[in-house]
Amino acid sequence: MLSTLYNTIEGALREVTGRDEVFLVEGGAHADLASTVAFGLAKQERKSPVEIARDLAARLAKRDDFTEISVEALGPYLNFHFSRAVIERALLEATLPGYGTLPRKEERVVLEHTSANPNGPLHVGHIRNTILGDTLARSFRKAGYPLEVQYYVNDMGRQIAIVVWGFSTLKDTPVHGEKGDHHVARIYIAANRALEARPESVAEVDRLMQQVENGDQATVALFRKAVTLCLDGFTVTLQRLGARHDRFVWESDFIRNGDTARVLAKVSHMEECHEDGKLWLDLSASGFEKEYVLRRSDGTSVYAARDLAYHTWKGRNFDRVIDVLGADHKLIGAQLIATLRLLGEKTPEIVHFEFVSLPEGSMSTRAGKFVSADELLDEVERRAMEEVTTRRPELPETERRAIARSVALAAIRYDIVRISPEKSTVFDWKEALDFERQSGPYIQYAHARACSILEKAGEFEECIMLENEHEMALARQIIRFPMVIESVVRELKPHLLAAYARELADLFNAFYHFEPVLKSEGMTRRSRLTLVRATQNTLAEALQTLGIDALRTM
RNA sequence: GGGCUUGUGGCUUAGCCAGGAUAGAGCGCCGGGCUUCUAACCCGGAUGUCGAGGGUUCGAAUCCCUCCAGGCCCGCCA
Repeated sequence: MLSTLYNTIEGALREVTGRDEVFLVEGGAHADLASTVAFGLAKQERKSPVEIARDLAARLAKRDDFTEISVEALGPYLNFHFSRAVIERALLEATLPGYGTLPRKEERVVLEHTSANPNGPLHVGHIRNTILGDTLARSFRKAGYPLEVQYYVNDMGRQIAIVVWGFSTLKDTPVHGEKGDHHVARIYIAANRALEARPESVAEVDRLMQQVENGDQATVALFRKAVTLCLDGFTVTLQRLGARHDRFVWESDFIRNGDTARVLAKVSHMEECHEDGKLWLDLSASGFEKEYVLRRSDGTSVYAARDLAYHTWKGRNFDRVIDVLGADHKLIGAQLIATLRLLGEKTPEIVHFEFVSLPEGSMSTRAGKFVSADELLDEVERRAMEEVTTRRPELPETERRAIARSVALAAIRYDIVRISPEKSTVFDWKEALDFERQSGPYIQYAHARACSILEKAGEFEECIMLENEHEMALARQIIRFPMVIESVVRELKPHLLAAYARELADLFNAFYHFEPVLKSEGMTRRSRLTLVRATQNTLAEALQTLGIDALRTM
């Protein structure tokens, strides 16, 4: 609805100015939309931008399609305001379940995220991937796209070979109640230590890798067992994080089904291809000086080759391919894209996120230096439980526990998704345990307050009559929601949604403080209740898209 | 050494791609607000050479160049 108005204004500006680019942007405090096109025209027409803006405003105001839009020139700026009727109509839509869901699209999207190597538990770095990916996934579904979420299981890497070697050669005393992924990490760390002490054993690891690529039954079974043990642990963590994958795609499948061999055969006919024992591509024409090696001289494939097969498959089965990957994959990702382009295959859109480090330095699974997602969840839940118990001692323990779990997840997810991915961060317990402003629980709290009002109000007849600036500001924010969803999937920026939800909570809190709802009367009361319902519904939809529970009480 | 990327009040951060109206927030700090719809809240105040320098432009946090600092990458690992 609002995007229609945007198009109307943009079209009108283009007609009136004869320019393609009319600089139409959000007007902030000044207007609903604003344009700075007068500056550009000033030079061309040799008149002052103020004069031009005044002229344009006068011409635009006369148009038939501007019945619901008012336009004014403020200095050199053109400011557009939507009529109250437009805002009020949009607001009524916002009270309906599913608000913000965009029309169904045909384009099939595949989104890969997390895809951590199964050699130890997910840590606070991996879950940045999970949370960015899952929020994007929820946004795509909200935006009407048929979507499949995939986890790419690196089940034949050197790391896994080391785990398998560790399990078969080291003494393993089981720890009671230990999750599979933590067990695997313990073995992986010990195996690395053992290999450092006995470098001659490295050959045994190499042999395992060759055997698995050749399809040796016993070795394949050992790899599968180790990977499954770790993956089962991941599944539990991912579920706690509220993230769901539709499909786990195993890397080794692309060896077994012949896809890797096929793609290598195709690659070998490329003019960029060189074979001198190893098989590699010269991508210097695409700006990469390093050799892009796809097959070792012993005949085994490398990760890049299997990745090429995986992405070829994705490109042929989906219309849009999106990967969420760590910044360490930037180079290999760019090489992958360059190669797919040369092969004439569809290329993925890659969202890279920068690393999360610890105050004492970067994380390392191999060295055992990491904060696992499980410990983070446990600790934040423990703190949340303390908080809930202080605030709501009267609630039964099971209910407090459930609220604490939701609050903890909200704190963790929001803390991560609010930061744009290109920023490298340092993990900080104090921030992770903060439930105050600019946090997930803060937004949940605004929602719970709205629910509380609505519950006390009982039945009422909806109507909208916006009377003051608090109401208007809140209403304007509510009706932006569908456009925010659209921006998130267009720009692949989930933090836009995080910022939106927080601003909505801010505006609701101000409204809540200054404008009594239940104590007002008549039309004012009904209108404010309608506004509360629209806010509650929009917050609930936004929170759900962020993967955060919209608690009715807390 | 080369490539990519980040640098915004004491701390964390939005805005940068598509230059424009007083650079938005939060934490912390100072002051105020709970017999009133959940104070995980609200209101007011102090704090900014937007890393440094140059350039383009009527106009630069935003575009270009140089430099400085942090992160990541540069393997027949994944």
